[in-house]
Parts: sequence; structure tokens; C-alpha cells
Amino acid sequence: MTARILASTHAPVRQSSVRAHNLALVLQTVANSAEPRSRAATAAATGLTRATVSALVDDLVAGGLLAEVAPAPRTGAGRPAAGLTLSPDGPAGLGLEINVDYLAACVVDLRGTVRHRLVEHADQRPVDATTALAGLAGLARRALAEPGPLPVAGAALAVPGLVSPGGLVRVAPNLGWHDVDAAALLRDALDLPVTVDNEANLAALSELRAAGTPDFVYVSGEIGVGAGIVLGGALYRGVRGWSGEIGHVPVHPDGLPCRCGARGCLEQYAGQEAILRAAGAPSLDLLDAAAGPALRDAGTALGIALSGVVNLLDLDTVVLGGSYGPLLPWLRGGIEPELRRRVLTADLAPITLRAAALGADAAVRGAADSVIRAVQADPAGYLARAA
Amino acid sequence: MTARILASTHAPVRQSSVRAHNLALVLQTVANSAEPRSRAATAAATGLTRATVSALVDDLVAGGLLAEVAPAPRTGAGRPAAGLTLSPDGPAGLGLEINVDYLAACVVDLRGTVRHRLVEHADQRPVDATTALAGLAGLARRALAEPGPLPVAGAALAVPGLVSPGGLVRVAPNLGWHDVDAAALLRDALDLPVTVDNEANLAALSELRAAGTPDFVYVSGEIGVGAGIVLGGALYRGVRGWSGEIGHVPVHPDGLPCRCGARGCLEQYAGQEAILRAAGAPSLDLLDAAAGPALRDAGTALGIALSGVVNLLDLDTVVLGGSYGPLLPWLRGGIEPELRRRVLTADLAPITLRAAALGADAAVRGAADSVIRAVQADPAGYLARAA
DNA sequence: TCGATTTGTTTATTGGTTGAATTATTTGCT
DNA sequence: AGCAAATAATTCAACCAATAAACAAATCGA
Repeated sequence: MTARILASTHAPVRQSSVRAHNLALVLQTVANSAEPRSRAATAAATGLTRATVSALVDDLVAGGLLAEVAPAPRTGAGRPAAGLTLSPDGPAGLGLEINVDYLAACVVDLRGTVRHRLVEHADQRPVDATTALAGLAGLARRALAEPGPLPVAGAALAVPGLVSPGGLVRVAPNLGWHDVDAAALLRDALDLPVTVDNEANLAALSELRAAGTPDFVYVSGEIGVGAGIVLGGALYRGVRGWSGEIGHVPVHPDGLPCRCGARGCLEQYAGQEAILRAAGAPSLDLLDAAAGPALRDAGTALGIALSGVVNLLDLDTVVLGGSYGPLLPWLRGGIEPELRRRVLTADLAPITLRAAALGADAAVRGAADSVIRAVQADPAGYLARAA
Repeated sequence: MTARILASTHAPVRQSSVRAHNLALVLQTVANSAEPRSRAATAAATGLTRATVSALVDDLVAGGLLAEVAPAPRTGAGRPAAGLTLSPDGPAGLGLEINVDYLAACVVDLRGTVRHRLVEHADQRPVDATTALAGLAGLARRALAEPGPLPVAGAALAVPGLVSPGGLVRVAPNLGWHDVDAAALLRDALDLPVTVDNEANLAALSELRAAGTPDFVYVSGEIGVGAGIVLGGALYRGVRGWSGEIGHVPVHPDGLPCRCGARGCLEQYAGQEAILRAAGAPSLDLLDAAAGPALRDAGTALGIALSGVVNLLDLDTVVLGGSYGPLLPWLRGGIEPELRRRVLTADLAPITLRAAALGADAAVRGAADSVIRAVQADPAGYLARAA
């Protein structure tokens, strides 16, 4: 098999595309290595020659994406290597989140380090979309002012709702939004490139950085139940960007009526309200030992829905995030037996079930991450824009 | 957005990769146009220059992939264009299928035309895997002998079971197969590159050619119920190649016991046996008006499972194939109400439900198709091998 | 101090696309 | 019939990016 370049996009490839690709290859290779990597080591890792890597690195250093650091610890004879790392002063990503009862902003630098983080608790339901986004823009400006003068590559917004490709929020039931062009509003307010995505999708992205498994489904238990599907290291968004609505997968087709109009949706058995109702508790923080059976039942419902997902997509990893993360020890007893019984290939290969690495701020972090991930995936594009 | 070259593969790109890509681009552009296309028109369509296209076309013609034909109908002044089409003498694909009660082979030329097709009805269950595959190899040789001396790029085998990436059949319950290295056995017998895939996956591929929608789920109702998931014009195979087991998606979690050990799997409500049992008929060919309610119930079960699929993957098209194809008029009444009720985005965008273009030979055709599709996707690789 | 070793750079070469000029072949106009 | 305009395809010099090989730089070990 020769090196395939392009999967499906029907676009011509010229020499400049070769350079664009190899720039990304070098940048990502350096980014993905724990310790500083020399030019020679990068050449070995990528399959490019040292001469080529040197030339590419020159561009990346000049563009502020890579920086030379103290050589790695000595090892044998020879000229000492110059260490390369992602530049701490490289372009940062601005992550934004709007949710029912808070706004959040988060600045993450090119290395993935959180440089600043702001949360503003306030009920967004009575506020209209334009006002809410204006408030978020203010929060964003404050977050950007703090960490000093970093170039900012762009912003990404997480919303609890259905988002169309251009950044149009079609529906966000809990916010009361309909057809809000959040991307345009924020772009005007911040003067930055802005993308918008579903919160579960972006939270899944944050998990991708944290854990590294390239294929998994991330299930986020918030007021609704959503999922982010990561296939081959990339978010799967669906035909119209509305993938991941696991909360409305039927688990008991003739069961409880759901606010969506159907019956037996997962959300009615494993959503926050359902769990609290079953446990007889006023808040997830106040669950006690008596909540065990309620959580086990919720886990069973999750297990039923997830069995369908795994049978269909053949995933080997399920990540539970949002409010499910801390509850996993109790949910596991419900989920795992269902997966074992119902997943056809369960006896051929194990399914890993684990809690998300990040908690409540997974979505903002993932949003910020998506920005720097885009820079890392297309440094040539960033360099061209920045110049 | 600059032209992205590589999605995820971490491989360096050199000039030869550029040529490989652009060869594929030109070949596919010609392949996807209904009428013969000139070099100039191809240049315009691809964004390459005419000089480049001419050079690429020279290679493709020399390699027997493209051929010049009579110019397209005249249009205005100027030198008439030389028409280009896929060569009728170009490399063919050999599709193979092994199933419970028949073997099939099918030779499809580069243009997608079926050149020869053979089916041998015989119960494969009493036969062991090696013997069955030897029989299939014989059938294949007869199919290849017929259409005259065509170069054959490779073979693909459809099996009703779980297939690992290398072509190892892990389990094929209805054939009684366990860990059969079908790819290796056929490769030795035929002296051709051989790939192996699940029958539903390959049937879905045939539908991709027939219909052209790039995203859909193809549900195949055979003895088991399987699905092929096509995302972005490519088959989604899953982490281990075991995707599409929709037959074991739970639709009534506490319902009928399934042969897989779980309860309430779709197969128990919409599989062939279930339908025949409910309709009280001995064969699908003998269904009469009285079978209406049985088919409607099967459709309801399908609708429940498919609602989960669509909620999760945000697909806009569902294709019913295998024995479901001809039954769609009766199944539709069961499926559509469920999709309307249960798919969260049903009122934002319609879901198309349609019967497959091909019938029983969808899998063989898809298998043959997968071979020529691979040639079209990487002509440089084929030319290098052929030389 | 000197050779071995490894890193990084320089230089000529190669492969592939581009753009402009050139050749080829037709239609339309006079 | 003859000529201009138009369109198709090819040729050729220029350019761009990667490569290979030689070279310079910096360190270790004897």
C-alpha cells in the first residue's frame, strides 16, 4: 500500500500542499512527544530527512509555533541535540461555554496548558440569546486580558443544543434558543474566528487529549444525556452536525414518556432528574448509600443503550463524563452486565468503561483545545493568516 | 481553509505522493462523469492545469485505466475534444460470496459493468471451511475464464460473519466457521490479492455506487440482520472491523431470548424467522395479505432500532436491503412512525427510507466493486504493481 | 589531543506542477 | 475559398519542495 494522501476531498494537490502537510506532521510529532525532541529524532520519527525537518522547523520557529529549549539529557557521544517543544508563547485557543446556569471562558496555550479560566454563575434562561452572548463576550475579553499578550488563534463555543455546520444554533431547548447565529455574534464581538459545537462533542475532544484512545464514545450526563463520538481520533459530527443524541435512544420503547414526545428514551431512565427521582434525593451531591439501587438501574439503562452503540460501531472504549464521571463506581454495576450480555463481540474483545479525566470544565477545555488542535493540524494555514 | 491533504495518517508526503493523489483525482473525475470528459474539462473540474492533466492522462492511458473515445457531441467552435472514459479493458474486480446455501462469483470491469456472474446453490453447512473455499475458488476460476482476457486487480470475499482486518473470519455462526483465514486460503488458490469483509458491509458498498448518497446505513435482512454503515462515502468498519451488528441492538430489553444469549435483540422481532413465525408462513415468497400485521410489527422493531442509530449518527438516509428490499412497502408503515416519533431531529430534517437498488446479489456486486474502487482510489499503486 | 559519533546545514539533483508559448483543429464570417 | 476566432492539447522553461551526500559543529572517550 502506497502512502495515501487524501481520503475523499476532491481537491488538487500541489507542492505547497506537500509542505503544508509536512509542517503539520513535524509539528504534531513534536507536540505528541512528552520530552523535547531534536530535529534528528523528529526526522527519524516522521520518515523525513534531517535536512527537510530542519527547513520545516525553521518555518515553525519563525512563526512562533516551536521553540528551542535546553537539550535533552545527555546520551552518549556526538554533538548535543537542540530540544524542540511547542512554544509557550504560541497561539492560544479561547474556549467558551454557555449553559443553563453559567458562562465559562478558558484560555489554553499551544502546549495545552490552561492559562486562565473564568466562570460566571448566572441563570441564562431569562436572558435572550444576544444578551447572553454579549455577556459571554465580556467574560472572554476578561479571560484574554489576564494571561498577558498571547496571540489568539480563535475561539470555540460549547452549547447544549443542536448546532449546524456554520455555527448556527438550531435548537437549545434548555436555553430557549432557536436559530441563533452564535458564531456570527461572537465573531463580531471578539474579532476572532469562532466555531460553535455541541457541548458533548467538545467534552469528548477534551477526553481525546487527556487519554489518547482514538476511538470511543463519550457519554455526558447533564440535564440531558448527550454523547460525543470520536472515530479515528476525530470527532464524528454526523451529516448535519447533530450526532450524539444518545439521550433519546429508546431503551424501553413502551416506557416512560419523554419531553421529546416519544416513550422510553434513555434520558427518562438515566438523566439527572430520573436519577434524583429514583433516589429520592434533591441533588446529586447529596446521594447516599441508599441511592445504590437507583444508580444501578440508571446504569442498566445506560448499558442497554450503550450495547446498541457498541454493537453498531464496534468501539472498544466507553467514557462516562459530566455528572456520570464521579458516579461511575455505582453505575458500573448496572452497565457492565448489560454490555457483557448484549454486545455480540463481548467475549472476543473487552470493552473498557472508564470515567472522564476532566469534570465540569470538560466542554470549555475541549472547546479551547479544538482551536489549538486546528492550529496543530494546519500550521501552514495559521502561519499564512498570521503573516 | 487551505487544502487539507492528510486526515490522520502520520506519514511523510513526497512529490511522488502528489502525483499519486492527482492521478486518483483525475481518474475519479473521469469515472464519476456520465459522459466522456475531455482533458480540458477534467482540468477545469479538478483545478489542475491542462498541462498536468495531459501528463497524468498519458500515464493512465498507458496503464490501461483510461481510454480515448469519440469526442463528445460538438459544441461551438474550436478544436474538438478527445473524450476520455474508463477503459473497458481495464482491470476488473472479482467479487466472491459464500453463504449458507450458495456460492457466488462476479466479475465487474473497471467501468462497473458486470462481465460475468455465477451462482452455485449448495448447502455449505455440512462442508468444512477449506473445502467450501476450494469450491469457491473453482467457481471463481470459471467466472474469470469466461469474459476473456481481462487483467484482474484483485478479489474480495463477502462472508456472513465477523471479519478481522487481515481477512481472518473470526466467527460465522451460520457457516459454523471459527477463525478461518479465508484471505490466505483464497490468495493461495487464486494467486490474487484478496480482501474479506462482512456481507452487509459489501452490500452497503454496492448501494453506494448505485445511489450516490455518501452517508447512510444499509440494513440487510438475511437469516441474521446486519448493517453496513457508510460515512462520508466510505465504509465505517469499526475498531476491529466488527461494526454493523444491528441485529443485536436491544429493542425490547426484557423481551424474547436471542440465540446470542441476550434478550430482546432486534433479530428476534425483525429477522426472517421472526417474520415467518409471526406471519405463519413457510417462506418469504409465500407471504400474503394476511402477513401485513406481522410485517408492520417487524417494521416497528426496525424503526425502534433505527431511531437509535439515527439519533446517534445523524444520518439522513436508511436503505433496506436483502430480503427487506421487496418488503419495504409493508415494513414502511411500521418503521416511519417510529422514526418520526423517536428521532429528535425528525422535524428539522427529513429521513429518507428507501429500498436497495440491488437485490440478492448486492454483496457479490459490492465485493467486486470494492476491488475496482480500490484501483480508482489508488491508481498509482495499481500501476506500480502491474508494471 | 585525536578519532568516533551524532547533530544540524549546505549544495546539487530529482520529480512534479505551473504558466506561457506553441501547435492542432474546428466553426463562423466575409 | 480564405481568414479570424475559438478551443484543445502539447512543449518547454521556471519554480518549489524533498532527497542524498557532503560538510561543519560539537561532544565523548581513549
